[in-house]
Amino acid sequence: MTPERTKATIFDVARRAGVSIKTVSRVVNNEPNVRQRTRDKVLRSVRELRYLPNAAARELGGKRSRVVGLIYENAQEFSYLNDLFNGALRICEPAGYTLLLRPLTLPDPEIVEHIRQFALNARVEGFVLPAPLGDLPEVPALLREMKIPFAAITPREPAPDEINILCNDEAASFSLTELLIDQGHRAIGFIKGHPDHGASAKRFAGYRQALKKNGLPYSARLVRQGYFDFDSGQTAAARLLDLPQPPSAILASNDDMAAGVIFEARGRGLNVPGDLSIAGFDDTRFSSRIWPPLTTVRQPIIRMAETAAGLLIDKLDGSDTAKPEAPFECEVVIRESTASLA
Amino acid sequence: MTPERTKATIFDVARRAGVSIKTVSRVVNNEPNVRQRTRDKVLRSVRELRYLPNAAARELGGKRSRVVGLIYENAQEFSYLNDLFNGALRICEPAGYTLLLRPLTLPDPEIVEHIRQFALNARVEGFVLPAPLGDLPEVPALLREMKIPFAAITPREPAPDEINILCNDEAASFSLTELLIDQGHRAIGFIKGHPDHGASAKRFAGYRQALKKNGLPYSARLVRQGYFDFDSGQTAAARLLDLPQPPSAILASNDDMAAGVIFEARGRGLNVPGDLSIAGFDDTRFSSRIWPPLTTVRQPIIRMAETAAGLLIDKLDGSDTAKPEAPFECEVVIRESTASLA
DNA sequence: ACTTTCATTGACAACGCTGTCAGCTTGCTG
DNA sequence: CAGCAAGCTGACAGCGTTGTCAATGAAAGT
Repeated sequence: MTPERTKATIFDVARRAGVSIKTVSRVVNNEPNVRQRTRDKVLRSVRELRYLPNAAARELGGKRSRVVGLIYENAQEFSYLNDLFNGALRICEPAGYTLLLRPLTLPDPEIVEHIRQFALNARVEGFVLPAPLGDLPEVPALLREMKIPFAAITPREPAPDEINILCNDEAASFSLTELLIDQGHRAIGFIKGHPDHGASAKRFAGYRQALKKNGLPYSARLVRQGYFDFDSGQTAAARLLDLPQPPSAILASNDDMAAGVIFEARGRGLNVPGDLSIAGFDDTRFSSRIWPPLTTVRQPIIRMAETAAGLLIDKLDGSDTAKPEAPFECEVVIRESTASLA
Repeated sequence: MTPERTKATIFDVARRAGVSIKTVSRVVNNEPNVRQRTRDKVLRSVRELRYLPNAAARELGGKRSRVVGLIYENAQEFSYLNDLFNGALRICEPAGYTLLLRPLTLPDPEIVEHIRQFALNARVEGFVLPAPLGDLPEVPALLREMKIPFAAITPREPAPDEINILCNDEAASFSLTELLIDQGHRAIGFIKGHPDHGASAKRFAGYRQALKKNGLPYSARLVRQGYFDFDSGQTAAARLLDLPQPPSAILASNDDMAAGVIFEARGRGLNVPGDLSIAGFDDTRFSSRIWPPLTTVRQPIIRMAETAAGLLIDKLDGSDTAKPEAPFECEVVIRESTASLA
């Protein structure tokens, strides 16, 4: 096993296997029309020389960069991002694709220009587009204009031929609300998510449906606008708790805001869940580690990201199997922040 | 402003400016020996044509990939990672470098092989090496062997000519301990960090020094081993609180563990900080959002990452200014999880 | 004025792949 | 057994840069 001084090129492999470089190229790229015996010969010398195709030459010759971009909102919950990245990476790496991350800070009036620059500079062939970027109309529009395929992970209405991954937010919200109703709660506060996120509307819709189905009146006073961040959750909770008849349970549209609700409740000396039940969405890293641990909804983000990346790469590789994906199932995780009404 | 159908190449720029492609190359790469007038002419046609050098051709011709790798431990605290990435990116992007992330799951017996593969596949020219990867002896050893420069962010003893960024963990730990002593605490528990992290020893040393300087006895019973994760913090806290004479304050070597301590204290019905003061390290995203908000130490991670990436790129670009960096200053952040002993 | 020197510029060959297209083998058909 | 299609293989021209080295021009020294 002599360590090679200089890296082997396609020529070295070809010489050693006694074939032309073109045949080596065919084998390496899994192209058809190579006899099995020839293929084996080539693969053997590839292994023996530890041949690794030069990506730059590949791109220059073949016009394919094999770069997948993942753009995301910088304020995004980190554990969500981490799952997203790890899921996508798990697919991209073995497939020979490079996964490039690019944070964006919202709101950004020049977002289109920023994405365009990134796509051009990094020669991105396809994008994974998590919420809320997939929810902004201008981002999908830009990518369509640039003819860059993308896989959106967000509850939107995809154009035909576009990849879209989503989970049943609405059903999960419905279940969570019913859980609280079953526990005897009648006045259930709701903190909406950021209006620019598609999930916000879905989660709110699930809440309303559950009330309706269980014959509970909907009261706008019990609903506050939040923005998915801790502070807005805390503020909304303060308003709800200041009500003459405050709710006995609060459902926040994500865990960051739910943490804000807990914070506010504690600050007022309220006992959670004794005096106030609290539930959130997302099951972030800290949801089980704050006190009390949070009842919430877990999305299979890793699998969603894997699916998104997989379908995207299929498209880039031309193996077009454009079957629409069914929504992923969310899971309600019941912890100590919710309890039956005494 | 006509949108170009095909992207402009160096030939187009050269033709328009009336010079050779080599001259364009010189200007674009900021090489010397180009007359100012010529330079201006070229730059103008670069702008007019929106010329963007083709990275693949550049790499193929020039042997430089301009890729910086950032490898990290996957279990790492996300806000730390996020700061790291954003800091490094803020330097790499304007400098024309691509920043590539690669998570590693520790412990990993094949870590060396994984890093080698990544470096080869992605043609990484230099690495940013945050803790704890920089603390493992085999990782710097591998990069030296592969002759890939790196900038470590960790409290280690760097070889001459190597870049190393650190902050004064020891002094910060000293201050934090003194804070508790000043508040009247005499029995101060300490939860050590993961033994493979260089910072762990530093933080412990600061604790001991503060005790010594203030004439307090050191008691091994008050010190427990932790591993930087929530669970080990909780377990260690349980042990400390089971002591016949439990501490009135616990200092955890990071915030994840401190959160575990709070969790355990709450589970026992203890009042924080009334019955037990708790402090941590790192000031993660959630440190100010749990109840009570955590007294902790904030590292200027973004600036550390910027510095690391900057020095690394200087080295890669050959502008060698190998001045050793002074340690960065940490900042003690006092919140409600610590209070004077009643 | 005549070298000498150095700054400036350009011509052209790499770099290591993929795409195109032509040529050679097969195997099959009639 | 010719004739033809399909399967297989190779020669060679790009792809868009940078590196090398030679040519040119301008400034300085004698």
